[in-house]
Amino acid sequence: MTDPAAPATLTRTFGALSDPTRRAVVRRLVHGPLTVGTLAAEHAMSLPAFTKHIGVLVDAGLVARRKVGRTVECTLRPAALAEAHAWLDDMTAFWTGSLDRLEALLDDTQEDR
Amino acid sequence: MTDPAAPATLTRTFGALSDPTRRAVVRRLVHGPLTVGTLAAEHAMSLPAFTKHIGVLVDAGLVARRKVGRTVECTLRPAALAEAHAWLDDMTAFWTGSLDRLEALLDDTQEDR
DNA sequence: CAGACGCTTAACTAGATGGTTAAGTGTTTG
DNA sequence: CAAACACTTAACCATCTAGTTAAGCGTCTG
Repeated sequence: MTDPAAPATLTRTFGALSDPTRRAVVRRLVHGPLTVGTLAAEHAMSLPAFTKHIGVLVDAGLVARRKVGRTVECTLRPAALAEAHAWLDDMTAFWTGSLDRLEALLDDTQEDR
Repeated sequence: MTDPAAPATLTRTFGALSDPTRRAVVRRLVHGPLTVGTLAAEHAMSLPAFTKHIGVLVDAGLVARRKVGRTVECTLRPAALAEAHAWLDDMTAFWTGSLDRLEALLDDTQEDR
């Protein structure tokens, strides 16, 4: 229900989060938008390498890029993050008590395909 | 606090979850332990390919393998799943209201490295 | 105890990922 | 308006990933 088109969304979201650099960017952007340059300054790699990481986050729908003058502002997009969170929520719900909701959800939800 | 040794744990957990086959296995195991053969029967790939997926889940600490006779029983291990869930919880906490806890956590937690 | 069963390991391949340097594009500033 | 700035794109390379088939290894069963 997050987005009408949710085919391989979780795959790309979890894939994007499976890298420490990208998780650091997400964590950093929780405080608010920052430019690519500002974010890049905190990571020991070339600009092009960092740009690619941002690209992965953008492709996964986790970050939005917006040109501001000659800088590029990155903003966190909560939707994709929330979707991944919801998936894990359903899995962990089993141990945290609300089993019924879990079962119901698992029985008629197919997830990908 | 999930596990004493948590270096690149999130990287491997999210990496393991970034594959539809592996997510399907996790979802399936929520109901309880199953053998490799039973799980594999639901996926259109060779046994060795599937065994490798199980291996990835085991390496990430998401699944435990246990030999039972000539079959192998797979059990879901909630700890790693809970850790990933907690990370996303902290990120999404920002939009769900409990900002203070988030800020406090982000300021002195370093995550990986 | 020979052979089927259940799974894993080995060896290989195609394509994705994560990094590099060099060159290109658009925006500001001296 | 030339030069510096802030990225991005292109081309390349090493390593990882996800699949394949073939062979191996322990466990049951006729």
